[in-house]
Amino acid sequence: MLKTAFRSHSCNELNSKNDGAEVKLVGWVDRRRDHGGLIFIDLRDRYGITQIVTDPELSGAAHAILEKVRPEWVLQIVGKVRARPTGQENKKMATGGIEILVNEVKILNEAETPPFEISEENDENEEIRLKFRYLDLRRKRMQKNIVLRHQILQATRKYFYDQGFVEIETPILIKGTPEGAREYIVPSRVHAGKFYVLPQSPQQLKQLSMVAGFDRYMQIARCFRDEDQRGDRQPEFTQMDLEMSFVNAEDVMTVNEAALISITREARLDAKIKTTPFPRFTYDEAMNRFGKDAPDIRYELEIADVSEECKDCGFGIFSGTIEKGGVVKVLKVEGGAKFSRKEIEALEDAAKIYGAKGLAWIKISEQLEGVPVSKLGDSLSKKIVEKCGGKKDDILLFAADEWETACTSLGAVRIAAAEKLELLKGKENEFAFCWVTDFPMFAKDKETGELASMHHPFTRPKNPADLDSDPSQATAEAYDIILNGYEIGGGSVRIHERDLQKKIFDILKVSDEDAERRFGHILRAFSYGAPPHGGIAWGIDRLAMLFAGEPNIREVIAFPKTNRAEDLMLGAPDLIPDAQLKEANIKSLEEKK
RNA sequence: GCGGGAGUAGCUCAGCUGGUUAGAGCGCCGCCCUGUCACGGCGGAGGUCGCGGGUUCAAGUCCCGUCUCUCGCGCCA
Repeated sequence: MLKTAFRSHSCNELNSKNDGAEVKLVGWVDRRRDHGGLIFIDLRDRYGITQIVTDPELSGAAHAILEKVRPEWVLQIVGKVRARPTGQENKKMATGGIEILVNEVKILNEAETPPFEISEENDENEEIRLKFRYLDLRRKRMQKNIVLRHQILQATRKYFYDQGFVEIETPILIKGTPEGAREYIVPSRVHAGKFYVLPQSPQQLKQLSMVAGFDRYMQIARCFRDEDQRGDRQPEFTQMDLEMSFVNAEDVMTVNEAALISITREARLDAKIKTTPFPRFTYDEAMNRFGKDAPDIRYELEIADVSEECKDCGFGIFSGTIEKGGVVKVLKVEGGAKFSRKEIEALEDAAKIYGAKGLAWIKISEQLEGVPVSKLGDSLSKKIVEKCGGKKDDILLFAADEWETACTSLGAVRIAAAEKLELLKGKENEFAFCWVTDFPMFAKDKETGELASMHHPFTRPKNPADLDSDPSQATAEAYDIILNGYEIGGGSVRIHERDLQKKIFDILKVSDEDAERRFGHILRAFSYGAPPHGGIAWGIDRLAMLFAGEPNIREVIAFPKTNRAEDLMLGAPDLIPDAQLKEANIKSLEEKK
């Protein structure tokens, strides 16, 4: 398969069975060891490394050329496979039993000294890796990651194709939908002053594909969001986007769970999937127990609620918070009594990032220690310890605040404590999936107090009657799929009835006119016999990151952007010539002045 | 928009409470070396200490501003 005019074999396939064979190899110089008399070259291609050797007496011309070559030069060599002398085999290499005695060398290209070593990773600054990404990608780690990503894509497509899903390519130049993520915009040349936007997700188009009767759609889709970056967020990213007709939430989850199990096993042969079927938590449960709507359940650490116990306690911080409608939550950390003051402060800092004002604690040693003990009194302290199942050597960490803040800050403490205690050590191949369901339909805007869709405005309420009583309490027929503490996907059953959709718009204070302008296409479509439908989308980048065991998604994206959404290799974004701006009906900076 | 970390040789870093000529490892260049595989030995080149300003007799080191990378918060229907 690999045989071309340039080569007979890859750099990873020759072994002692090929002893004596005449071969032609191509590759990059990975390392060169010049012994004066002998020169060894590690020739590298995508597949592996083969040692090349010259003997000046047997091939003087080739030897003279190899004296000149340097790392990253591209060579073609012709030579004979021979077993290495006894005792000189390299067991760490697939090809370590043999070497190629060179007859002929052709330099296919020379190379400048690269800005960093390819054969060795020194944890370079990201800036230089990104600027020379094509060199960074030559490295083993990156080659492995990119191929792994390819395998995930292939396994995903194959799985869904086999289940009768149709891949439909939806357009990239589409219409904007204000609300939600900020969109990248593209000026129209033909329509002066008008803009396309790039899809944040093919959401509406896949729903329209259901109206079109395709029944089972999937697409590996590129999506764009003009928002600030994170380690797990890039301005453009890849989704496995899926939609099905005539299904309920259970149907969508069933298909996806089976798919994820299958793909996990293909992507990671050593994968241990922690629990099947995947555990399910409601949003409230996930927040209350783990302090996060994307809980990492590879370790136990759980949060308890002691608001009831602390209602009329003598500790003002606790009772006062409860009076104001807040809660008192407590995280028990087994073996945490040994934490030093400094270590507890580090946990407190984690809590403060999420708005906690502080972190009270009770250590369980021979006696109970900590500020709350004296304030709460002996019997109440003991009662709380008992409620959390606290034993000797544990620590209880308290957050008293409004519900969400108390949950999320202890959620952060939970993660920090797990790291401190190295609870994930030895679990590198463990994959803990879970579903989180029953999200609220709406979230209150912190400033205006108005309701906004938590997921998106096409999400179906579990019980439509709730919309008439108290919409803020309505629960969505939505589900997120979580892996090792990351949201790797989310979806919902959609609204397919015009009237119900209108009701949602009313709650969101979207006027008829507005709805028509922004969503007219989809409302119209729904009036022509839209089937009940629902779907999901997975973040392929995050999935690949987790399967690769990488700390951020840039490591599994061939050409990623920086935190400031720049491509340092290409130099994008960039200025464009005024003439081009004019054509796009955009004023240049000069004109604007 | 906000908070944390980082920026010194091509790369990774050290450089203390400000003090003479800014160091190390790797890489690079030259010479030597026939069994290495992170080869080895000897020698050498290489610096706008991110950038701008300030304090000082004196700044890599202190102060102010700014840029870049990164982690996180806000944001991400």
